[in-house]
Amino acid sequence: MEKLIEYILQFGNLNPQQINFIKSKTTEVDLKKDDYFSEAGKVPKYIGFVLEGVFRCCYYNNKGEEITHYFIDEYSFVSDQQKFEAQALSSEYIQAVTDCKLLAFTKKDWDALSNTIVDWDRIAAKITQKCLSDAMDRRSPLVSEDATTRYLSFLQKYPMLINRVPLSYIASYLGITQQSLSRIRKNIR
Amino acid sequence: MEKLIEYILQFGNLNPQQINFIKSKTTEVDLKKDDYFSEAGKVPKYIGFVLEGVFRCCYYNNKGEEITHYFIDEYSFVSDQQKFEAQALSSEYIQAVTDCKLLAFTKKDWDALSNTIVDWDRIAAKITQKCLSDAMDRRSPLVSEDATTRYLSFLQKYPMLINRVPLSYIASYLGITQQSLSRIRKNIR
DNA sequence: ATCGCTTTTTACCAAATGGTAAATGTTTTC
DNA sequence: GAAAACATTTACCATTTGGTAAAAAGCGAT
Repeated sequence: MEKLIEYILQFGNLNPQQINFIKSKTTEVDLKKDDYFSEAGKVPKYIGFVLEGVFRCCYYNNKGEEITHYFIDEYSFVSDQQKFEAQALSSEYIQAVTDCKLLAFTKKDWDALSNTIVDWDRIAAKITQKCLSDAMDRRSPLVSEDATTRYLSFLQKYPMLINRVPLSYIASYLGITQQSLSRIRKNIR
Repeated sequence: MEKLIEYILQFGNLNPQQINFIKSKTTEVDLKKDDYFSEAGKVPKYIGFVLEGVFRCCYYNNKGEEITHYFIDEYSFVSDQQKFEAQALSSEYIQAVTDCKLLAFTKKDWDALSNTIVDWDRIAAKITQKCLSDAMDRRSPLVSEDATTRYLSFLQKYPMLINRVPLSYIASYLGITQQSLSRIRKNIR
């Protein structure tokens, strides 16, 4: 719980009362490996803060291939924020890659924060901003590098993920086939 | 000027007085083709709203290659927002690809908006959020598609840009060489 | 129109990646 | 512990892309 508060306090000051109010609105959610946190074609129920585990966000491209477009692990928010805010149908899946534990907010509770904490909308926008900006920083370099460079920078940026995530997801994230990734791993040694 | 106001009003309501205040803080900036709006290693002077022209944002990767990582055209904000906000050194270049006209805000004027318009911080955060989210939507699909598909979806998403931007920039944006892009164009016809 | 400069296309070959299929390794289940 | 299911590696060849170099096309200034 303290990790969540710490995360939020990056973006603005809150008094103890406000902090308690936030705490009171959280729902603890546990998910088993492979469970969906949110699904394409459905309205996202929650925005969640990851206490334990790894999620991946993926969608199906026009060739029907499943593309992992980012991973989220401990102490970050996970959600299709735009669709959660608007309570609109999501176009992606967010799936637990390992067993996961989250502190989650329903839309109702999230709105309660907005209505109760004066500065909350700004803070919430900042949170979304950080999530997007992190995602962009990770994703963007993948476009212009060759596969080996992508894999190496993946290793640097997510040293812990390599042992927690199936290689096929990583290959998909890097935009290469699993066979290519396997070959690259062999050549690096 | 009305385009700017229209853009801002997407994110919150403002009274005529507040709108006039915003207008009073704008600086009109004209840039010639190839001029820099902001540079790596320098603190961004402005955040700008593009009235006319096309910008590209680029950086140099570790191989010394110049990578265009996004384009911005009319009626969007352009700036290295994170670095502008923090008045920190930017790590990228923002360059006019054509002659450009902007409505710009200095940090001082931008802060004045924050201090004068109660809801401004939230609105500003929403603007940044939109810029990032648009950039992500454009950039992300590039990772997992082959070069031809990337080019075709570029054409769909930016039909106007193809005639305003040198092909070498587009190739760099798509993560391929100029020769590959040329070959792809030939095969499509 | 011509020259000089930049942009785009072409050609060639080398290298990287994809697709199919099978073999090996690992984990789960009973 | 064996069988089944799943994950990863390997091998093969076809296809795509990169790198180098040169030709063609486009553009601006005189």
